[in-house]
This record gives sequence, C-alpha cells and structure tokens, in this order.
Amino acid sequence: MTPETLERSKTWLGQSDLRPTRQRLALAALLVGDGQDRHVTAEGLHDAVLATGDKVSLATVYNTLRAFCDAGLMQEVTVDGSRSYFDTRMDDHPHFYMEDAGHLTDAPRAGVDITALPDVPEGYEIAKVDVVIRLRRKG
Amino acid sequence: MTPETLERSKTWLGQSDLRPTRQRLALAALLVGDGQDRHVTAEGLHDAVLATGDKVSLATVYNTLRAFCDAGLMQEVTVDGSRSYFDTRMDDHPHFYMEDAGHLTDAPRAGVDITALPDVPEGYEIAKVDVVIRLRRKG
DNA sequence: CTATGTGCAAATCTTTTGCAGGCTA
DNA sequence: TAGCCTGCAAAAGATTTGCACATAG
Repeated sequence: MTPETLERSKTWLGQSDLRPTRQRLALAALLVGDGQDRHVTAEGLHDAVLATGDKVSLATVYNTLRAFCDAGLMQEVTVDGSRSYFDTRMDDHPHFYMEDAGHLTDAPRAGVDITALPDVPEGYEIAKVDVVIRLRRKG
Repeated sequence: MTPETLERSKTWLGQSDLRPTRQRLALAALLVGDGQDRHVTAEGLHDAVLATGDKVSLATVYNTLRAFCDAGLMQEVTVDGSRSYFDTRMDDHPHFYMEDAGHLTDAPRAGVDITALPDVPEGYEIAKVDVVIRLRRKG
C-alpha cells in the first residue's frame, strides 16, 4: 500500500467515528485508495482483500460494509435480488448494470431526467430515486 | 371465484404454453382475476392463496411465479435485496416503493424522462431501465 | 400414456448474529 | 482500562432442487 493510499484511506475513515482498525484500513484502501469510486459486493471485496495478502473474515467484510453505510461513507445499491452491491459514491446517480457479468458501474447523469413527480402517495415524500440501466451484450 | 375471474385467469394463462393446473389458476385468479395489475412477493401471494381456502405449497408459488416470468406473463422487479417482487404489468414503467411498509406500486410514467443515453459501454445495449422511487413517510 | 407439474423436505446461498478473545483510544 | 472490533461457527431467511406421486392433454 502506497503512503498516498494509506493517507486517503485514513482520511476517508476519519470522516466517521469508526476506529481505523487494520481490517477497516485494508478494506478502505481497496475502496477509496486510488481516489476512484468503486462498486463492490461483499464476496468480491473479500476476494480482493485476500488477494493482497491481508486476512479479513467474510463476516467482518459484511459487517464493515454495513458499518460504512451506516456511517454515511458508502451506499447500498439494489440491482440484483441475489446479492448486495455497495457504492463509494454518495450522490444520487444512475447506474449501468451488466447482467451477464454481474458488473455495476456509474452512468452519466445526463440523459436521465427525473422531473417533478406528481401523484406521490398521500403521506409520503421521495427519499431517493434509483435508476438502473440494465445492459445486455449486443449481438 | 366468479366466472369472470376464471375466464380472465384462463385467458391470461392461455397466452403461454403453461398448463392450466388447479394451482396455477388459483394463483392467476389472485394476480389478474380482476383485471388490475398486481405487485406481489412469493410469501404474500402464498398467504393470499391460503386465505381463499385453496392449498398451494410455498415452493410451488415460487416455482410458479418463476414460470410465469419465464413465460413472459409477469416480470420480476428488484427493489429490495432481501426479497423479490413480481409485477403483472409487462411494460417498462417506474415504481413507487414504500420502504417502511415494503409495499410496491406503479408510478405514473409522466415525470420520468429517460432520454437517449450516451456512453453505453462498448458492446452493450440497453435491455431495460428500472426506475424505483423510494418513499419515506412524511413528517 | 407421457410429459409436466406439484409437494415436501432438504439443500443452497447470502447475510446476520452470539460469543469469546483482541485491540484502539 | 473500557468499549469497540474481529473471527468463527452457527443461525436466519429467501429461494431452489431432488424425487416420488399426481394430473393435463
């Protein structure tokens, strides 16, 4: 891990009141270590961390992702009923989902317009608008 | 079950090559028997069918919903990682999801504009655009 | 009659939890 | 030191599957 990556991970974690433990720093490094946004599954992140040589249990990966979300560092994205995806980008934005590969990426905001929504059921207000653009391999 | 409901259920099932068994007709009656669109979970539909006095196993409800989807009679909607919702309306339309109640309904199409989407990843094309408007209780 | 469909229980898969021991502030 | 964390294994919940029996065409 480069000092830059470590720095970024600590800064990121520092935005919350979660303790910077070895496991959390290892996961944070994979999530935000290069300053790029990531979309991961628990399983995928676990594989990734093991590949670096660090050892973190799968249960801890699940608990940590959940903790990161609760702390407002990440958000969960629901695109596939069979597993959860977690996104380090916190603003409301559309996603591309490649169903064949099970791969999730950010989509440009341009092109998706959610204008004022009428007819919101009585007593409710909009919490969030999720847009998932499902892609299939062309041909 | 009214003759009208039975008729609608048979017609609906008839659009596929699935055999009109007792169980399928019972479920179809609950899904399209009154000509309205429905959003159900397997568990919820199972409860509903038991409430009518018919007896259908939960596994069969799951298998049947899956079969209806495969046959193009319904579609699965992914809004909550922990369970699947099934929608009898087949066109591409946005949904309201009341997170507190776990309740899913159709949203008016007006207000949501998906204009031409640029930057679709190389080799892919759009299969479907899912829009889920998550609602929270106001106040 | 033959291919499908059904029910049950068991298997699967993802995610959560209980608890004993470890580590951060 | 006190409280938060972690790991493991077991639990939990949703969904699928194997298999023997039932049924539609």
